[in-house]
Amino acid sequence: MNPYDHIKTENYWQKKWEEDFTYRTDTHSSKPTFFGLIEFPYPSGAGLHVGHVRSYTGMDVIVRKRRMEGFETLFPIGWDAFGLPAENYAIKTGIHPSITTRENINTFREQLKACGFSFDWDREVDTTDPQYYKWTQWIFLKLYENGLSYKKEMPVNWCPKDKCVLANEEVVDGKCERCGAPAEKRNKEQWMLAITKYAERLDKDLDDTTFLERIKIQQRNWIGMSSGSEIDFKINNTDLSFTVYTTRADTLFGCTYCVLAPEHNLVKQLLANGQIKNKEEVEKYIAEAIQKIDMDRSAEGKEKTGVLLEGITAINPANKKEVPIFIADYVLATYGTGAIMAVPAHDARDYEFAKKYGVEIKQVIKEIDKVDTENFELYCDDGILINSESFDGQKSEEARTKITEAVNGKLVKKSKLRDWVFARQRYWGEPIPLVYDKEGKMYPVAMSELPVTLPQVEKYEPTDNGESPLSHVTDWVSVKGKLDVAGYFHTDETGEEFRRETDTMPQWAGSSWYFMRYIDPRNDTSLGEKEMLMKWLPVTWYNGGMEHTTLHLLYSRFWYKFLFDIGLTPTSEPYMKRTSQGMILGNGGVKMSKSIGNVINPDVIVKKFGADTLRMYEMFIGPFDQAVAWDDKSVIGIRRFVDRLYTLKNKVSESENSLSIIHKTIKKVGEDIDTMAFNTAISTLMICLNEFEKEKSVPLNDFKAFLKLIAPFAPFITEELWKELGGISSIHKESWPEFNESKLIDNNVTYVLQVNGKLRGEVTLSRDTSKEDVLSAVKSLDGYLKYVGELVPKQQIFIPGKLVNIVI
RNA sequence: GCCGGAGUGGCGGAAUGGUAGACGCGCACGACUCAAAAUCGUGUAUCGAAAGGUGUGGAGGUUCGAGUCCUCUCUCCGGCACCA
Repeated sequence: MNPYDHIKTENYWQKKWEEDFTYRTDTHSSKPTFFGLIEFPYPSGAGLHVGHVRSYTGMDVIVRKRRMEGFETLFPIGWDAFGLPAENYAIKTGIHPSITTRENINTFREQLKACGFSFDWDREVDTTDPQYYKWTQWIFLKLYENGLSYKKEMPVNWCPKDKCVLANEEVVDGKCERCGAPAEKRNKEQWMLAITKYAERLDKDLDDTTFLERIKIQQRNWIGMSSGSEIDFKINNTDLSFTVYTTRADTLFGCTYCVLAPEHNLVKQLLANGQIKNKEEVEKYIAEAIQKIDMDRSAEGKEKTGVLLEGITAINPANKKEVPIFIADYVLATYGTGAIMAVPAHDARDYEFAKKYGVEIKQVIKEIDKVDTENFELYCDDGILINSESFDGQKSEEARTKITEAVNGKLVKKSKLRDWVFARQRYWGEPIPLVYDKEGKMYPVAMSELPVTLPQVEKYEPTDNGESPLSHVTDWVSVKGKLDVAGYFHTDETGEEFRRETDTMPQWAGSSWYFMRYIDPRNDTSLGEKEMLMKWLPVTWYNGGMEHTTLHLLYSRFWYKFLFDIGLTPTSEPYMKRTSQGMILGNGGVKMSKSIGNVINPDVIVKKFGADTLRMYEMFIGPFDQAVAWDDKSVIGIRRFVDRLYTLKNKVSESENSLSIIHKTIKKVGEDIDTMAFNTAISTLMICLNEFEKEKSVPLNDFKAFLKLIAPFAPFITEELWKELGGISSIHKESWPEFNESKLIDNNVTYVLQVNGKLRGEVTLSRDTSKEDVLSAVKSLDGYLKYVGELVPKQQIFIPGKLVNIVI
């Protein structure tokens, strides 16, 4: 029998905390604030995953410590509940997604409560609740008003067999996930959000955050800011021209040809003009290029292809020489200007292409201090200009600006980011709050009309023409109303007939601002009371998965910056600090998956060992930010710790003589929690317990401090023991223990003797022993006599309190 | 190809340039037990009988002293990928 009954204890305290509102946040408190955030879960049918537990426990430990340190903490939870699985389930079974979602949420809520997270359950938000998505729609309309949302024809993934639009995640290896038919690209008018307008700020403002460095780097790579030049090239004997983007204007004299993306508008124009002699060949190439899906086009190691535009040439603005123009799909229409100046001598891609098509290769940069230019080598770095007329001898870096100016180019910044496709042809999402009149002209729905709620439908399948299932619901799509003077739509039975937008928003919408709603979750007149938003934002610390670094994190930073620009938030960055937990892999280090059957269900662990054990185990399993493998056998080690802790109460005495070990433990555990070094925090706690067990008795105050240190990790057992020791209020509302500096220092220290750096003995001496005395003590050690003997040391290294190294 | 991260016992992993392997798992032996489990105790990098060597992916280097710093290199994991 275990001495400690975790089931009884955990059930009791879970209920008790709920009744007492132990973790409720007072947003009006005058205490300093701490807003700890974790990524709210998608309530999938699979239930809570041990990965959730890892992330949430990490933040819970930090929040609990902050709470004990006197902060008013906001640690909320909610549900990111729109999304494909519920919709696909509805297609299969006809059960409304709201029903499945509600059931799943209930399961998740129970599981999370059983884990003992100190969430304020009164602040739950649910992205599918009309009272929530009312404000998602409101933000959308604000974006619309500010010209940041627009409609554009965009290629979408289309399954020709299922006849429906596929989300990117439904396209696996270029095929429809469900039926396996090859996905095609089709053009469709799509709602877009102009995130690219914020690209530079999204990059630059990372400087003001304390995100983990790897998160910043990954975001920066994704945003892909680069500084370069836009330079115009004239087409010989015409008035036409095109603009190229280059980061290497210093190599302009080495530009021996140009390339336009196959989709480039100028190509269409030239074809229409009849100026291109090999029209058929060019048209064929364009048709093929467009049909290829993204993946083919950018496949690794793929040989470059292209077609020369016969009959026209461009003029290199630097030296006025004629250069050929190609179209080639290695130039992307979506980046830069969709056209490049090719410098085969100094760009690997251009070099490969030029070799294949026999274009001139002209070196214009030489490596600094490298005299021999006889044997040409592809050389891409900065250097000194050659063959560049009056610019010869200049350094690459300076020449970039000077050459750009000389040819009337512009210095510009570009980003790899593309605007955000903000529409799905799906049912289970926030309706986009716009209407169209009979002419197809678009009007925003008035703010006062929000939310535009999802109607009940019969069928969830996307329609044959790729429209959302909402388009079936004619009595919803068709709506009567009037326009106000500002052009906003108001429903009105006596008004004219309008047609609602049937696209819905992507799942990223609700999660782009959810953390703000927690502050004032039931506010019906605004997305949050301004004073409270100003007080509680930005989020102090946000922990989540690395997989959200490039999408969710970027999207929510974008929305937040916009909301800052319209005066709703106090800062332009939503999260002061962002950290990431590593994945939990299955036994043996492979990814947990249903198909392998190695998924660990947290419920099973909670039942068998208790939530305290689960939480501590996940914190102990390895460094928080690294991937770790679950090990069934190791869980028992934590459970033993829990049992031994429970038994330790029998050793408590009234002694006033605080033990040194507790002070060391307080210091180390406190530091480790702050840096998320949870694994070493727990090993420190284990060491402390081992030390306590060696003692005849443990002073009550030491034991109490020990419980407080464990409380963030194991909230149940510590609460139970606290009560058994006579605690009246919750341990989780107690203050964090402090250590006594003087108790950290041991009176005796062990000096190590090294001879030539090798360990040859050790001696324990009083801390205040002088250098001379230490040296003489060391010289009487066997190791000294044996390895040094009568030899005269060349050098004696003395490190106070640590070691003596004798060099002979 | 580019950008990150990581290579340490049988395993997960510890180590401000100063005793490598803390802590935990596992294993071995012992105690308790009729017995087993649980629990408790002791031990546990490796070669060697011992003395003594050798050891943090590999090769060099700096240093009195390197898992830690520097140079080169190999392997694994994650992200991006024709971004001009």
